[in-house]
Amino acid sequence: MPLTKTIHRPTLHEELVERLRNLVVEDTLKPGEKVPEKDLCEAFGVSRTPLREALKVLASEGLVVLQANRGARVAEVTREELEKTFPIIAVLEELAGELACQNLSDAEIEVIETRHAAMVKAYLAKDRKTYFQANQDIHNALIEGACNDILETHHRLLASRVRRARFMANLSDDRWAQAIQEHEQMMEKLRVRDAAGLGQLMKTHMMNKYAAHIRALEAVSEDAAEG
Amino acid sequence: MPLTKTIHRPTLHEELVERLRNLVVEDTLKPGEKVPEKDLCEAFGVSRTPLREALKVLASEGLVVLQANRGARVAEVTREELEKTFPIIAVLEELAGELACQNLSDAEIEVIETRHAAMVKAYLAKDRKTYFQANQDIHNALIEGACNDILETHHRLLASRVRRARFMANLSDDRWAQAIQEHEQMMEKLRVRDAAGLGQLMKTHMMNKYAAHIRALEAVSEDAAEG
DNA sequence: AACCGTAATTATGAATTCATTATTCAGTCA
DNA sequence: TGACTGAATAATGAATTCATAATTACGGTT
Repeated sequence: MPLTKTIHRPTLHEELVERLRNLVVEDTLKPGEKVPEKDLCEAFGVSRTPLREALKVLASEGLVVLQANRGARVAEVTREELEKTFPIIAVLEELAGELACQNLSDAEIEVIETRHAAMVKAYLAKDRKTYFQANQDIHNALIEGACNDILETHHRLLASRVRRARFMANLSDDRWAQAIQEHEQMMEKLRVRDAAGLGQLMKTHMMNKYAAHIRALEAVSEDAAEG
Repeated sequence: MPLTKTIHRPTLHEELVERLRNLVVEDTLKPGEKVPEKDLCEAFGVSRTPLREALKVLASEGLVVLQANRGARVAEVTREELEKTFPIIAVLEELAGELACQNLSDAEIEVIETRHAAMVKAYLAKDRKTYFQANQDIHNALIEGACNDILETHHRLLASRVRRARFMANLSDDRWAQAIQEHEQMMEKLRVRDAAGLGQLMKTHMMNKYAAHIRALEAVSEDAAEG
């Protein structure tokens, strides 16, 4: 058994992929915005070569769009894209739920149980920030619990594209209550390690989240039409 | 409706991503092999810059592995990776089947029907090459029929990593017969547009393919142990 | 003033160059 | 003989340079 993890010295382009990805996902670089190589090079203190390498990777992940001779733009998050992405995330979560049921240790389930309690508490206190964090932690734990790094990678790629729509912000009270209830059911399945059951719930949980988002979007566009 | 598709002038690095990907998937560049920048640059007649950009993209797709200051190697196809990848492909195909049932036109189903007939004919004639091609065409048609380019992209990424194991070569007679039967059932579901049914079948079809592959692998390793 | 065409400027794609890190290999010593 | 050292070589990571395409700015025309 190795005493030390093999040290990993990140290259510039790796570092830049990470940083730029964050800028896009955190919405610092807004959808549709141009990604000016020159400015970013100055900001990061690197030359264009590694930055451009990073942009190519981000483009292959779908976070930016490259146009020949016209540089890079931050990819837009279209409704069409959400429509296409959510069902995929849903089936990946379904699979993750099934695998997590099989792979998680009792101790790990206990940890999730704790987080779940924290999330419910945050819900009752209407503390959105804490709720979101706990929610995220639980989902991450389940995905990681699947012990499938490839699944994790693809889930992350899709989730990061969707997260940019940041609809978490307009979570209705109804949907919030429903989400909590769904999480309760998920925990029940997890406790008895009902793999298929948990998978099914996670899938519908994701699709319900999607449906709620669409409703919110439509409410917004109606408001716009009225106003 | 646009009369012309927006013309797409490929940049060098895009072209190279494509070419290199083919070299890896087609097994011209063997797993574990070093990817010598210099030689490839000469072979393609380009400088290192676009080639290196392409390698970064391929690395993010998981086809090559980059080691800082030590260049790129073609990623190995481990059994563990197959174990992790097949279930993901399976659920993606399940989803694709469901969507395809909803989206394919009658005419498009008719085309698949024709290909299916060609595939059966090739099976009866034990013509593996034609069979593989027809099989591939059918699966592609169903994936494309889902009308979900993101699903398509992720499916392609995963499939290209798996295809390198090229287990199609050691298709047993039993498995071949079973596969044909499964395809028959899939066509039945498709004809009546039973979305859930087709999805389910495509999922199990993929997992059966995986199981057969594992059996083949184990037979090989047993032979090795005996010999 | 609005429109068009052309020149100047800028930004981009790709090649080249430079610095640093691995690798190879000859030579030394146990 | 064989393991170790260190110089020579080769390969890589990143900066720079160069050529070209896109954008902007300007001037003339109506």
